[in-house]
Amino acid sequence: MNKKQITIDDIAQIIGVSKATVSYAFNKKARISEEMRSRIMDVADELGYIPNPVARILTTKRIGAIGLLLPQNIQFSFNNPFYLKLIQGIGSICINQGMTVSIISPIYGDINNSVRNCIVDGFITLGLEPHMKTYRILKYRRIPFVSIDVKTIENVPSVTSNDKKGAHELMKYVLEMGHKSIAIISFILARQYKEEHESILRNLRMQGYFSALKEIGLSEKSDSINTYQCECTLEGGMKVAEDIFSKKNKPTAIIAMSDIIAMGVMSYCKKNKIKVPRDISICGFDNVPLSDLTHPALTTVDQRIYEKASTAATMLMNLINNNELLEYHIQYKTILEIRDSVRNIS
Amino acid sequence: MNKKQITIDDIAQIIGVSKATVSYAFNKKARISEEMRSRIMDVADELGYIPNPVARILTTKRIGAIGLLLPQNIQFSFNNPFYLKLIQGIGSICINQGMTVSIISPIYGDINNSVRNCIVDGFITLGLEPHMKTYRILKYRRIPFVSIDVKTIENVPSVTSNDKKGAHELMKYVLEMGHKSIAIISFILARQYKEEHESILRNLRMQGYFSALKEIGLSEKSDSINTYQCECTLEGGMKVAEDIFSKKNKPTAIIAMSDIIAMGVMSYCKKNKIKVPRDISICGFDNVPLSDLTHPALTTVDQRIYEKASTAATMLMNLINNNELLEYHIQYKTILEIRDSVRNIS
DNA sequence: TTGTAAGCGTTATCAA
DNA sequence: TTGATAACGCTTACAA
Repeated sequence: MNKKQITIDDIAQIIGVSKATVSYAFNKKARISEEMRSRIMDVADELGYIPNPVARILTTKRIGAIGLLLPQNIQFSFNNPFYLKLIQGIGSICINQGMTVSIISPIYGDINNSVRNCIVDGFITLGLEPHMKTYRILKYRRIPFVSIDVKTIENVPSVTSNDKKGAHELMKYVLEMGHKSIAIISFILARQYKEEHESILRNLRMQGYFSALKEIGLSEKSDSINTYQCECTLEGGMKVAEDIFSKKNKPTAIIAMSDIIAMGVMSYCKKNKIKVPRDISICGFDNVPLSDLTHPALTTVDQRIYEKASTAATMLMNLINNNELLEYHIQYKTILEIRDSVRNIS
Repeated sequence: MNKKQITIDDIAQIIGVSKATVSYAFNKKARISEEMRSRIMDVADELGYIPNPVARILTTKRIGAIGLLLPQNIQFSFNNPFYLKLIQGIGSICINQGMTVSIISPIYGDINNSVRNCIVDGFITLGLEPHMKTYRILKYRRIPFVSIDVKTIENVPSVTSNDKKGAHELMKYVLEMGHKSIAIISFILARQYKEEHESILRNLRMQGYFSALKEIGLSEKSDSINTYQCECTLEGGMKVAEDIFSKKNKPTAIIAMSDIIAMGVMSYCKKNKIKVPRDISICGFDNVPLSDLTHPALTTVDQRIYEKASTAATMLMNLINNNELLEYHIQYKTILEIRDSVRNIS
């Protein structure tokens, strides 16, 4: 590497034309005679010349990449197969739009620098909330972004799920299966943003769980209902499971706010010969890839990850191309995905 | 969007200083008086000024991103939890180096344009082989890259696994468990590169399987040994399973060249009430995340995905920073991961 | 401590 | 069909 870079000037000089001509040879093929074009291309090929993409972007303003803004660092986030589906959804649109995707994550523990410096035409944000500093920086960048999971009052397009209803339906189902003693596991918030804040997503799901409890006269304060928290990873789920099973009053059902946590709990059960759903019922949220391969298959709430992501990507592409958006806020329905991990004990 | 961009000139003009001063305020804090600095920052903050990263890069030459060059498009690749671990490994290094990661995948069905235009300091390539056109373009970009899974004779640093040995050991184990009638499933090659070519990786694993067969006097041509191919996805595995089980002479063991395929086969078995490993033994390759959560837990070959990725990222960072590389070719050992999906029938 | 001005490598505009 | 040349917005010697 670091042989000196070959520039458009080199090519122009060698052939004895202006660099404009070389530039046109690479771009608008029309203007140039076929003979000139092939002469230029031959020389370029021989010298291994590729137009410097940074310089090109400086004038064209078109980059060809969109940024996926993660709420946590890569190492943490990519524990969760959630992101497989999400990125697939984004990718399905990008591939036909000449776009690649960049993963924008905190560096040196700070996301703001990443957002300031990354080279993208637009962002898809995940769980980013308006009061965060990152949000303001995003605005300053004056490039479009679409929010997943957070609908704001402002004019930021968003794609969300009906999390509250999804959580409500799941809890209702668990209650109907006769469970009265329940552990709810919510996830710990992203700390990467160096700000304390409430998570809208978490709150919505909690509200859903609670409203279903209320319907049958229970509440989160009932003795038989206990809430736990853990990191949103497999290991987080395993750890919190240990905690739950060490208590005297064991629940009959565990509701995890995320599949990966539920899978962690199941993994703990497997290791400790706790039979699911015979000894304990477990369910999750998200319907991440492979969540149906657990044994037993995990009952969960499908939140249309792929569709949300591809819709967000489509909206973003429209913004980047200065098209009108037909809708600014799209909400997907959640779907209760009943599989085999909850037992009827009524 | 598309309010006119605020530039360094605007800030300079408003305060009545040169743009150099503004630039220094944002970068080398030393030179500037604290008072001036805060004045500049205040104005910048008020106007929402962020230095244009593209312009900045044009002079600094430092981007802050590395590209992960996928062999297939995103939608296809991200079926495989393999990439979760891989990207985690890369991310673990990037986070401490001020780097984000870009996923470089084919757009409009062509990877070469992506490689030509993406804004990265270096690449990590996956299964990219020297005879591919993409390889040449990569060279032309004159930025460093590190190859995962393909060791070349040339001076491209590489991180590989001992795939041949890993495959050999796995097959040996399966044979020792008494299996003589075996289906081997290999994966179909990436077509995104628009070139037909042999896959070094696939060949190595095949050679490993075959050499173990040979040791007990069998070969790929034996009647009891059948090879299949499918796409390297869960669905691919499900489909090929249907094929395998529709044959008259069913194998007692299925060896998939990739965990995700094996998981697909298991999924098919589950749906069709075929008990693993009672009715059929199954094993995979890779040891991808969640491959131990299947029922029964999948026997496979661990190929140190995370370590390979982080090692490749470390090497790449050294190249980007013009440091000497201590080693140019690193090969990781594979580890036979015996779990519960292969039954002893001897 | 601050200003001047020369790059950086393209593309785009206007002439020719 | 081609050429000059001005952007593009920043960083960084070198001067002051």
